[in-house]
Parts: sequence; structure tokens; C-alpha cells
Amino acid sequence: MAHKVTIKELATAAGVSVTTVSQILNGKSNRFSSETIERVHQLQDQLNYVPNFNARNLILNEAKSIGVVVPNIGNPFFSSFINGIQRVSREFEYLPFNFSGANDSSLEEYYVEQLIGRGTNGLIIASSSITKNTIDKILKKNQIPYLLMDQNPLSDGDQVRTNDRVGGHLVAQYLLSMGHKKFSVVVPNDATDNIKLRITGFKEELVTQGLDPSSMINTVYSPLTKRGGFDAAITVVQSDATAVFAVNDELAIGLYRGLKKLGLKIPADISVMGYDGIDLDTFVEPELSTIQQPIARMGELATQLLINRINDPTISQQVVELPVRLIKRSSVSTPKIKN
Amino acid sequence: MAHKVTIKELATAAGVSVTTVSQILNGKSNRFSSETIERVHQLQDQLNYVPNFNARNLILNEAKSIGVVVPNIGNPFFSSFINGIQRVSREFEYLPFNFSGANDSSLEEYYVEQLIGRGTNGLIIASSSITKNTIDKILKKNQIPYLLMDQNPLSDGDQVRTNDRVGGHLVAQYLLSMGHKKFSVVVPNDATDNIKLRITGFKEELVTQGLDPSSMINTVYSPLTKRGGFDAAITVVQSDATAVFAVNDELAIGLYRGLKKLGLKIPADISVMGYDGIDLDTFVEPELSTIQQPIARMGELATQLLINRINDPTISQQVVELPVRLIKRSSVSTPKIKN
DNA sequence: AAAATTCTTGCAAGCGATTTCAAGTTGTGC
DNA sequence: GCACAACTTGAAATCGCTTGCAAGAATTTT
Repeated sequence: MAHKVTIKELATAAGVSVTTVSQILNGKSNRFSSETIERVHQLQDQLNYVPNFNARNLILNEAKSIGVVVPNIGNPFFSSFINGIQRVSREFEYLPFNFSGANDSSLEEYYVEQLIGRGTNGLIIASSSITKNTIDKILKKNQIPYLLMDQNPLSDGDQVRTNDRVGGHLVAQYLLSMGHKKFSVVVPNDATDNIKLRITGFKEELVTQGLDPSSMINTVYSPLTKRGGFDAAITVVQSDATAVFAVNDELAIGLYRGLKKLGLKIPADISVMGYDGIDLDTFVEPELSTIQQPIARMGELATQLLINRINDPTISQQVVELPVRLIKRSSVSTPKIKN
Repeated sequence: MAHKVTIKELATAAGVSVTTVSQILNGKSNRFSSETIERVHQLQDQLNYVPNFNARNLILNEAKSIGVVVPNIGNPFFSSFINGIQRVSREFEYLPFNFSGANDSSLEEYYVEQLIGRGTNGLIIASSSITKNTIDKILKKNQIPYLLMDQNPLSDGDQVRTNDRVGGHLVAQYLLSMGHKKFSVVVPNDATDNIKLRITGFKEELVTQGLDPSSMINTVYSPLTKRGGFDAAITVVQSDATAVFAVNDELAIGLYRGLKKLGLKIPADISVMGYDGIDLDTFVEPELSTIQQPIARMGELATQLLINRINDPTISQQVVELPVRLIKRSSVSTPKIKN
């Protein structure tokens, strides 16, 4: 290992005490003669002194870092989320450590534990494959500030959310307004609370309009991946649905491919609605109609709230709900007249 | 801040010394009576003792972590890369800290410095927006083990690479074999060495086949993003190219959209070749022909090599070159006969 | 010119863990 | 009953840095 210069060596070299060096390097230098200050800074450059972060944090009792665990950074939704987190973290001089669960719950648990063990100040977890309860337990037990995404609106703890229920309403309204009456809904088996709410909202809207959801919806279970969407296509086609609601865009984009492979034209033969609003939506054909979530903003807010809590764990529950927006593009049209 | 239980408190509670607790908790417990061991473990659970990582690392002089900076996690190429890194890191009990440069060089520099300051053991940098020289300087100056991706094959330092030149050859061979004679090449202005090599390889192959690159290639400069590809379409169309070589898949997928918007059919009107081999390729239409890089494997190897070097900085340069593979799908056909 | 300020600077006590070295206990063999 | 080995356990130094407190030097006040 390359030897690291310590503050003591720097002090000796500069002919002053470590106290002096420490003070100067930490900007409390107004109490020193400008020559000393100058000399110390010069020596620092020369000797290449970098403070030992562990020692520093040990005393200061802070790491100035937050941990972030998302289910899958391969999903652009989460990479945008991370971008938002990075932005605000930097602003507050926190360093965010990002991890992708890769759809493996043990891995997520592993990262959470590692992060805690390493003294992270707080955690943002947008997990899916691990049960909230497990994580909740670990985090509470360790008394570490955290913010869980995608949680049930009724749960305690700080929250950044969008109104998934309203999102569901919007989808149903739109699809109904286009004349659809038979739907396929593609959703994972182990859906998180927020995703379940999208479905709930969807059904609610049907009821609101005096319709009977049970006779109109065919549910297809499939994982939240492109592959999952692709595989779901065959089942979707076998139903009499004229429109599909895929609960996220990844799924929808996979579904696209599956449907096309089966010879269907979108939206002529079947309409498709996604959910999330990722960049990719406008690069597929036809451009995907979706519900847009302000995802980067969510990352920013999540960070903001978490840091608030780190600074003062006693504040009361923080909940921010961001609006969602229906984006009509070309993947939805009026239903085909069945012969 | 929630009070954290220290080893001393645990020791007092257990009625033993901190030495004992430390030894037991670190598995050097064979020297203690099973009652003591039992008691300590029990108390640990009960009091919820988590060792202070800073204190621990201070004395052990290690952080067991590596820093990772990629230009943009939004690109699936890099998320796969990170997945590979995560896999191997875990195996060696290192924790990888991942950052996305978000195409902002100052941001990348910031992360590199933060990471170093925090005592990361080594860095993997797959950067583009910051000059290699700058990073190189920072890293060398700090004598920290690192591995730069996408660097010139001639440079020193450990390397994990694919043969981009061969990749270029393959693209040219394929396109020529399909009968194309006029090409558009879409490439960023500030291309990294490896990307430049793809172009070099492409031209080389033309020469090898006795052709004159200068009269056959129309170069379009555009950033390595979907948006960049989209914007490049208009220029591409204005040339007489029958085939386009986009130097990465993101670009190609953006290009798809642009070309289609301009009314062209792929590959009937124009053929498109990508480069990277991301998942998304098979979900766009037509499926994208590309050069596949073993990206996850590259992440794994990069980590492996970096850890080798961390363990022994004196070993000689490590270079691993992984093979690339031409994947023919449906985005390339014979050129349209111009009227 | 002595006293009071103001500047500069350093001593030494930790932060929470690991680890070396040694000490106290108990058990064994003769 | 005693020396010695085998078990258990703890005291104290140390990692590199921050910081409260105090002291010596320089400057100003009276």
C-alpha cells in the first residue's frame, strides 16, 4: 500500500503543531498568520496530504453520506431517480451511495446492512423484491433515518409519493373516453403498494362511471421488466381486450415487442397504456401514452426530506405528494371493430 | 441523533472488557468460554450494537470499498457494467460506490475527489466528459489504484477492453457484404479513444478491401444519446448513404426515431448498425443489428483487476481484452436501388 | 512602563475500535 | 503440594484527526 501522508507529518514539515494544520485546513484559519497559512497550504499540495476520512468522521461522528437502494438501475425510471438524488445530495454536501438490487432480495438486504454498518447517515430505499417489513425492521432497529419509496400512503415514516390512485383514474378515464370496454391489465404478482393502487384507481374509475370492473378486466401477471411484458403478450392477445394497461413503461415496451411479434398493430389492433413517463417512451413506435411521474423531482425531494430528518430526527412525519399527468401519444386509439 | 451503542457500553453490560467483546465479535472467539461468548452475542442483539465503521477502519486502515464513476447510468450499457461490478465486489467483500457523471465533467471530477477523500481503496472510471488526463493526474497524484475504461490501448495502467478496431472491421465487413457503398457514420465530437477506434477499424476495413474511405463516408457529429441520434437523422438523410453506423446503440435507437419521423423505413430505405449490444436492441423495431460487447463481464473483470492491484500495487500492468461479436438482426438489408 | 488586549500557536484529551502482551485462574502430572 | 501448561481475560497503546483550554508573544492602552 502506498503510504499516506498524515497530518502529523505535514505539521512537522511545516514546523507547526497538528492543531495548527487542522485548524488551517478546516478553514478556521483566521486566527493564524498568513505566512503560516500559506506555508501549510503549500506543504499540503507538495506532500499531497489528504485527510483521513475515517479519523475525521470518527470524531465528527458523521459520514455525510446517504445510501440508496433501487430495485434495478437498468430501468431508466430509477436512473432518473438517482440523478435527482445526486443533485440534491451534492448541494448539501452529502455523498449518495447507489446500489441496484438487481431484483434479488438478499442482495438488497445485504446492501442495506452494509450501508448501515458503514455508518451511513440515512437511507433511501426504493425496493421491491424485499418485503417492506423486513427492511423496516432492520432500519428501525438501527434507528437510522430512512425514506421508503413506493410505500402505502397510510404507513408512517417520511414519504415522497405521487397519487397512484389518481394515475389509475386517469388511465381508465382516457381509455374509456376512447371507447374501450375490455381491458387487459399487466401487473407483477408481488406488486408493491403503489402499483396496486394504480390498479385500484383504474377499477375505481370504472365503478365511478357505473361500470362493472370484474367483467371488463382480464389481469395478466408478469414481472416488471421488458422481458415480462414480452411474455405477457400472448396471454393478453388471448383475451378479448382492446386496450392494455401495463403498470409501468418497461413492461409496456416489452409488451410492444410481444404484440408486434404476434402480428398485432398498435394501436390499430390493440391500444397500450404505460405508466412512469421515461425518456424511452418517445423513442418507441408508436410513442407510448403514459402517466408521467416527476421522477427526478421525486429523487430530489426524497433526498431533501431525508436530510431534514438526519438533521433533526424528532421532526414530525413529512409527506409530499407530487402530481401525475396523463400524456396522450400514439399508442392508444379507438378500439377496432371486432368482426 | 440517535445514540449509538459503543463497544464499551456493551462490554460493561456484559461485565467483560472491550478486548473481550472485540475478539468475540470478530470471530477470534475460540479463546473464550462459551458462556462469555454467548452472553456477548446476546447482549449485542439486545443492545443493538453495531460497530463503528470509522473507528474500525481507522485502525485497520482499510475501507474495503471501491468507487465507480460512469458517464451516465441512464444508458443500459453502464447499468449492466455496474451489475458486473456489484457481483464481483460482493464476492470480495468490497462495497462499490456508484456515481453517474450525468455528462457533466465537473460533476465527475467532484465525485472522484470525494471518493478519494473518503478513503476509497480504488476507483473504476468509465468517464467520457472529463479528459482522461485530468483524472489520470488526480489519481496518480493520490497514488490510488484505479482502472480507466475506454482508454487508448497503448496507455499504461490496468485495462479491460474489447477490440474496438475489430468491431469496426466487423461492421464494415457486414455492411459491405450486404452491398452498401455509401455510409453515414454518427459519432460524438469528443469521442473517447475506444470509440474513435471503431471508426478507425471501419475505415481500415474499407481500405483492406481496396476501397477509398474518404469518398464513401459521410460523418455526422452528435452526442452519444438517444436525443443525439434523433437529431442526427436529418443530416444522415441529406447524404446519399444507404447505411448508417451509429457508434453506440443509444445513438442508433434515437436515430431510428428520427429516420422514421422523416418517413424512412428501416432497413428498406436505410440500414442501421449500432454498437454495444444492450437489451433494448431486441425491443425496438426492427431489432437492431449491432456489435455486442460482453459488458457485464467487463464490469466483473474490471473489479477483479482493480482488487488485484489494491492487494498488491506493485504487480505489473494487467490487460484483458474481451472479444466482440457481430449480431445480425433486422436493421440491415441490401441497399435500396436509387431511382 | 506596567497592565490589558489581541494574536498565534500548541498541549493533551478524546472519538471507538483493534491488538499486543501479560496476568490471573484453573487444571494436570509427579 | 508444587511447577507448569492450558484457559480466560484485561490493560494500555494506537490509528489520524479535532478541539477546548491555555500559554507565550506582540501590540495597544492607560
